[in-house]
Amino acid sequence: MRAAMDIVAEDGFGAATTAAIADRTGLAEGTLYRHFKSKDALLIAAYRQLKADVFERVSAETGDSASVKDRARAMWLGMWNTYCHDLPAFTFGQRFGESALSRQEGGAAHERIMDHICSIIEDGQASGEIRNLQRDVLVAFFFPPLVSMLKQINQGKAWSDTEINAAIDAAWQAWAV
Amino acid sequence: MRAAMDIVAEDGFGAATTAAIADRTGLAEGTLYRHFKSKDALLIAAYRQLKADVFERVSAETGDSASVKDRARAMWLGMWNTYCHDLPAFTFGQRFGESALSRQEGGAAHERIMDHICSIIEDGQASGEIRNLQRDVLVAFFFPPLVSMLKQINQGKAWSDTEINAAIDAAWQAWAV
DNA sequence: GTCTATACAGGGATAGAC
DNA sequence: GTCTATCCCTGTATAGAC
Repeated sequence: MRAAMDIVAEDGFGAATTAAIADRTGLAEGTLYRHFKSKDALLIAAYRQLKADVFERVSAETGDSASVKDRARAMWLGMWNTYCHDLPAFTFGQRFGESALSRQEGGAAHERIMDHICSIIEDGQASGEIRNLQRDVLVAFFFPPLVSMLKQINQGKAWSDTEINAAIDAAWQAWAV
Repeated sequence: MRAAMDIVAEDGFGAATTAAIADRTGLAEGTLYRHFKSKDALLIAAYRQLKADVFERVSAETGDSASVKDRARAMWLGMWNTYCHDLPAFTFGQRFGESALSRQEGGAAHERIMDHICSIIEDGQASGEIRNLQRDVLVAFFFPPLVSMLKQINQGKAWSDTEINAAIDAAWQAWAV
């Protein structure tokens, strides 16, 4: 799964052939089929594990006790740091999302992360800190900018702490009443 | 090119085989190679034309005379409407961006659109209406949320005018001093 | 410009020995 | 659990006639 993620991140889905994956693991091609029913199954498993790992890390770092604003910030940084430390996994996730396998996967893997941000939004709306807009609109100003900034790291961009904090602040401005 | 875009939008890059493309055009497979050097060339040409078309429409609708805020709004709506009327083209663009061909294309096709938003941002910063952040941070709160909302249309989501206006407003809040 | 036929390579998957 | 060998299919691209 790791090998597949790295190959997809480096050279796209087209490059993730069974030969290439087996090659990178050091195993023979046929051996892959002892562990996964098919190549698609392998890729889907990799995606699901990735999402589960991210959820673990993010939910661990987002304590329930803090203020809504702090929880939002913690979640932003949690995702940021997680993916920064594993950019291939991030890129794999992006590409998987635009692949035909995504439909097959169904989207369940991402849902828990979505629920997490939604619970923060709900609390913020209840306390009157966050605007009473439809959740999907608000979420659109949280993940997508974050993802966009992560993508740019792959293209050589280096973000300063100032810029990261500015982004978190801008996201909050988009949410705030 | 239209056939290729539609196929990619419907079933992903993997489905865009020369056979499938030829089939949809009504032409024979071999005939494609009279018009394009290779399948990759065809897809890249489709992408470039798509971006050029979007740039035409968006820059036409974004008059220079209006206020910065209105120009930003016009650009947002310009992209929104353009892609709403051609969702397959939108989806194709997204998938192309995550494909290996994207690196080959180089990104020049998207650059003009990028310049356009940057000139709006510059003017807003000069007039003191927009925060003095690095442009990439600000852009991350313009296109990505828009794109994210468009993607959801493909999943059956219907946005009301109220929500669209709220999104434009939220984007402006992220930008505003 | 378009078609048919075809060459050629590469990819997914299985069989069966070790 | 792993490897080797192999099958079969599909996908890209070309040749050459019309």
